[in-house]
Amino acid sequence: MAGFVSHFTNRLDAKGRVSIPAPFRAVLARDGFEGLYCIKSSHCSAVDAGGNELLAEIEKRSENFIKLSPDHDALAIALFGESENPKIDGDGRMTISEMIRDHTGITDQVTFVGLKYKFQIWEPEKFREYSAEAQKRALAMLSGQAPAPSQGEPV
Amino acid sequence: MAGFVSHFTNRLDAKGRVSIPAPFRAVLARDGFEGLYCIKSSHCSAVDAGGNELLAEIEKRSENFIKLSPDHDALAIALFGESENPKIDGDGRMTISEMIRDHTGITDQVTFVGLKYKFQIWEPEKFREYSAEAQKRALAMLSGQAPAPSQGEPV
DNA sequence: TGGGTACATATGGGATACCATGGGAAATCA
DNA sequence: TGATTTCCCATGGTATCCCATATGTACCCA
Repeated sequence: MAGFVSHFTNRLDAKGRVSIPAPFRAVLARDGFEGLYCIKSSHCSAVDAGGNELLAEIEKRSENFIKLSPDHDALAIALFGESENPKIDGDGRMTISEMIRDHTGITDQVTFVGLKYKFQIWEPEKFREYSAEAQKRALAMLSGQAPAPSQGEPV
Repeated sequence: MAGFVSHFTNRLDAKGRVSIPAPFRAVLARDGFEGLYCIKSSHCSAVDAGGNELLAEIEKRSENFIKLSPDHDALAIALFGESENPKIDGDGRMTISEMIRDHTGITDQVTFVGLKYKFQIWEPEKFREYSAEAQKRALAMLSGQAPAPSQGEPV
């Protein structure tokens, strides 16, 4: 019901593992997905993660294209070929893969950010910067002024 | 449940064998297909591979043509005559055939790419190039802009 | 209200299982 | 019978499982 909310920062151990925040684990458990579904965010240096709800959202995008067509293949490679399915161990931890490390710049700490139907995996400092920027944009939008695009697409 | 997701690169041994990634093997086992179904991709230098789910998708496409018609025969030759059924040995390996080598340019390494209902077999460097391109096309397609065909026609 | 106990979570580390890979030997084919 | 394929086993590295500990928090009882 609640979805992923709030954010948490945890330490990466020597084996490259990190605890997924307990509240997020609870959401995942209710969602019923085996493990975790992870895909690079196309517009910021974070990785989107979630379960069936996120997967359904992603699958919806490719439904309009005919399978075996060049368009569908390209889309499927971008969506599924470039994503990962990390397992979650008995203690609620996941391992941060090469792909995630490369795309996020994570070294020894990980910030988990809830976005309701999914959550994001960030390098803590990069998240702080992005978050500050997002605040400004949100304020500008709410005050009715013209948005300040600055970077990519909206979240 | 998950289908073929993510991508993996494995080494080809002296006998021309390569390990099929364990997660893909698990999907194939669930699918129940004996061995592997392989067919050249019509629009890129990769080979499509999978089990019953892929086969069903291909058959669906040929249903649009009347059996015994020249069109159907031509299609049947293209789809089934040009395909192969490599076995999977006890250790989860397949041998890369002459056909696959020719069509993909594979020499000593193989990249397996999950596309949900099937996976593709690529020469690693070619995959990197194609994937970067696919990423751009996907963004264009999903943002509702005109797609960038760049290459060929649909199957 | 204060003290203490039980539980949950994050984290560390040893042991084990899995997996990709290499290579020998038997079997198959032409 | 020579070449190729299939089966089987060995090995090293990695990921997974399992248990231990610390820190905190909620709860309970006097």
